[in-house]
Amino acid sequence: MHTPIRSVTPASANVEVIGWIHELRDLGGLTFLLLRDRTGILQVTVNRKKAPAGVLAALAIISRESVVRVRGPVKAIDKAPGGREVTPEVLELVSPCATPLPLDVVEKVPAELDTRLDARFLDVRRPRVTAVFLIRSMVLQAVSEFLWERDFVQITTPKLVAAATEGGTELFPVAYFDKEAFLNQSPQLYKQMMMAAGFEKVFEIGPIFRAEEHNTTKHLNEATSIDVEVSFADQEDVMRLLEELVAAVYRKVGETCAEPLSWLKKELEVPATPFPRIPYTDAIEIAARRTGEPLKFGDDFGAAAEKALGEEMGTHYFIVDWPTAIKPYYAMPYSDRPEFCRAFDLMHPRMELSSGAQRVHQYDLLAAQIRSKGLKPESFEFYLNPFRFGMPPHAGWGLGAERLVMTMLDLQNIREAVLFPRDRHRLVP
RNA sequence: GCCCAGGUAGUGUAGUGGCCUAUCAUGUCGGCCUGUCACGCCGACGACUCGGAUUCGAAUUCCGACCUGGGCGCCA
Repeated sequence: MHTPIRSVTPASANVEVIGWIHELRDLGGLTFLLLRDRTGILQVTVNRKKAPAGVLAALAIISRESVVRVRGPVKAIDKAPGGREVTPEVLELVSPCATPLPLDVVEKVPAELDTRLDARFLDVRRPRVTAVFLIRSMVLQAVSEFLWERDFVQITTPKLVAAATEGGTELFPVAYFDKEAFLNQSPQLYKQMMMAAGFEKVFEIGPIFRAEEHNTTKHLNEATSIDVEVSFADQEDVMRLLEELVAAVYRKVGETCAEPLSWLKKELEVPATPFPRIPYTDAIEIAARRTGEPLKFGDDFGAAAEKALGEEMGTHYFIVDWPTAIKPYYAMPYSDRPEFCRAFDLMHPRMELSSGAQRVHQYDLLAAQIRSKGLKPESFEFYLNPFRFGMPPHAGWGLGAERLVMTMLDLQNIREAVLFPRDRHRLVP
């Protein structure tokens, strides 16, 4: 059984390690071989005069990024990386690596994102890229744990759906036997239906699809959405849940991902809660003042406005009390001022992370709001019908997993937070 | 979709009409080297996105196509 490289210490006696040849430094009588697995890098030192013939034979044929197996005693050596090195008694080429490499795994020369994505499997071998995905994995684990601890039920909802019902974005049409179908833009309608099913607290982590032809560093055509819906809750309840979740995820990553964070040279700061709440009307004023743009009530925030607000706030913050007119039909208007609704966006200084709301749970009001958006209630009766049979008041949000990781790690392009991003021009690999 | 900037060895780059038989680094291959850690040294290999045009001469100028990056819009 082989030992993860992280666990090889100067106190280890005899170890077997398997990994990729990260670097080879042949000094003549002495060869240093850096072996890498996903947990770290280990120096293997071959002394030409003392090494067994089998080791020398293997050394002659191995090249960078080949997979090799090494067995031998561990020595504490101050001069070696990590203070330890292995002197191999066995060195075996397990799987050879072709040359030339499509990109430089040791990052002596950089590679452009496009080159990296074309050879993603190799790109991800680089510790700084491995780190992003180890952390992403922990983010999703931390989200699940946080929600499970609070009695949430994890659900999975269809990604193939019958109609473009939610509005606001373009959908991908797909052939579904003899019917027209679409890839779902979000689990919104289904998670609301689960409120009628009596689950009270549900969450889903899953893919969402948007057919927008955007070309930016923060949009994807396939993204991962963390969706939550809670019965007997209002928008304030789920905002508290959301800010606590974000802080908990940062805390968990900070506690458990010290090594990947160090590869990224990233010091995580847990954002202070509660996050500031800023009403939409104030946000418009601030953005208008700081950008000089003539923003008015009913406008959405463009890139410049979003940036200006981020600079003003300097931390995570909520924009609350949005105009009903620019939020989806399922957002609950305030009864005493129906031009505003109980919707919020969670913002990071760089971009929007999440949007949510208390939902409309009254059938008649929901049907009316659907009509007022120019949609036909008849065309998605499957969603509306549950509202006639004891739908509890509820609230929820959707949080972009890639954006959460991207802002946490200061990634410049959202594609860095996805193994195989789907964007306007990329469908392969 | 709009605007801007680009496309040169496997990778990342230099180059602005002849001095390009194209720079540098990294890499690969060969040689030397017993403590490297971006090892060092010597030698070799390897590229101008495609199609037209201008010109005595084009990597370099012009037109078109394709591709990429960034910004904006749309969107979350």
